[in-house]
Amino acid sequence: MSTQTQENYLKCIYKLSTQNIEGASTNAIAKELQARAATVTDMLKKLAEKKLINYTKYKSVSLTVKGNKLALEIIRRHRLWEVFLVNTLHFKWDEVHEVAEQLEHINSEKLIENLNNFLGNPKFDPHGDPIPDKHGKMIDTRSIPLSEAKIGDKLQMTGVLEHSNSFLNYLNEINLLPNQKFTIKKINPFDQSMQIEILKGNTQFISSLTASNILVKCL
Amino acid sequence: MSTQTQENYLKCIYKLSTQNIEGASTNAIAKELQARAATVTDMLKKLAEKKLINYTKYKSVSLTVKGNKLALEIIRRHRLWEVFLVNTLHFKWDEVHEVAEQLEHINSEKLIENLNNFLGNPKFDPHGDPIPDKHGKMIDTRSIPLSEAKIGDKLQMTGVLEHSNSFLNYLNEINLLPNQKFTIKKINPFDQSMQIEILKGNTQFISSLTASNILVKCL
DNA sequence: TTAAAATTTTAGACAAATCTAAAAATAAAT
DNA sequence: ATTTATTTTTAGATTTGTCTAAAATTTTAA
Repeated sequence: MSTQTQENYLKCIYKLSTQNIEGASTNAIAKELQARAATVTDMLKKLAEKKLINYTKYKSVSLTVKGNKLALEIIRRHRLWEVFLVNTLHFKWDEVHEVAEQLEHINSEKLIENLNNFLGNPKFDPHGDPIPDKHGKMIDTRSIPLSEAKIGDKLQMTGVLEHSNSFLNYLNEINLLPNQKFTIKKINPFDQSMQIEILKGNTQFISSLTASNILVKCL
Repeated sequence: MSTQTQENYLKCIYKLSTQNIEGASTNAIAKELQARAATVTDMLKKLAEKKLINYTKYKSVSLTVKGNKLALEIIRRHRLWEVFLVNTLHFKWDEVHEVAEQLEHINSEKLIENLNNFLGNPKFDPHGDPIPDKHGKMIDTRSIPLSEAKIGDKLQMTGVLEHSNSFLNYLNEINLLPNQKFTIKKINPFDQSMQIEILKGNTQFISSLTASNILVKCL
């Protein structure tokens, strides 16, 4: 068995490993989890002892098969609970993260399987992130950041890269949510800001920073 | 803020205080939580420091107003989650306890209020125990153990005193569940065992130990 | 009412997760 | 290719929750 803290480390290493090809460094983990590097080193030794990560002194770490499976299980729980909170309990999508961070550590296979059935076996969470199935498999979304799309592209929003409250809230306000379809009307060549048309005649101004944190797929 | 462990101690002290008038003794708490008396003493000091219990060396402890409020909050969460597990996720009533023990520590007022609304503001959990409202108030059930009822009494089951899996499962098997109405046909004067009639012609034999763990109200 | 039994507390230890400060190893730069 | 900077690890402490063994207190009973 693993503690909540250890589960959070695994989730963190999983996340960093998908971003950088070179596994996760001690410092990167420390920054992400807001802990000291020394603390991370201590924990890495414990996780290595449990065969959950591959660890060599002074090198970046990676998840073992066992660790990867556990990380995906936590992510599955987290995303299913987010669906529950938004669909069933009517939370707004920017209110679910902290609660889901707690709920993801509840340990009961039956709970998660029954919750999954109740929710109708959903494939994506409210932020557009894919939900791993019970074997750890999930849909490959092949999304690109909006900032990489071109003028005239017909797009559909699939998710976000930035999960902060303020960002999600901002998207709420401008009505740009996952699954929303829109077209790029203009891109300002000076600062890469863009104008998008969500519905006929409803255009919206998007800064390049915002665009780089919105995921879309081409239609 | 209180830790999960501390919340479990409060719940335990609450439970023991409703059973014995004289508060909860160190040994009784130790037995209930399966810990050593020395461990309990250590924890009692910490809870007293937080003004959650009234503690004097070598005396039984009781909850302060603040501690009582917190205990009722945990009990509210626990029982609401039990309703959710049985009504929404189709758990059997003897499968919910361990999971609810974990869920009760999730800390989010919005979560509990929205869950309560979703469930339709239920007044009793699946075992017949009353659910405190957000101010800690709950319905007074005025139940008595079946063992204190008399021949000929028309009764309705309201709950149980013993929550072990094996006991709940046994009740399942003999089809004696909360809200079930029945009549006492016979009481054996030698061992206090009884025969009850659930439906016309459907009589059931109940040992005095079982009877003392079933709560009923007279109709 | 004093001796025996039971209960409760203290003292000292340990594992988990964290920290600071200092040392060691690696990476970067002149 | 050394020196400097950065990263990582070690060493030593702290807090929380737990334990055992022994001491202190209270309760029970002869």
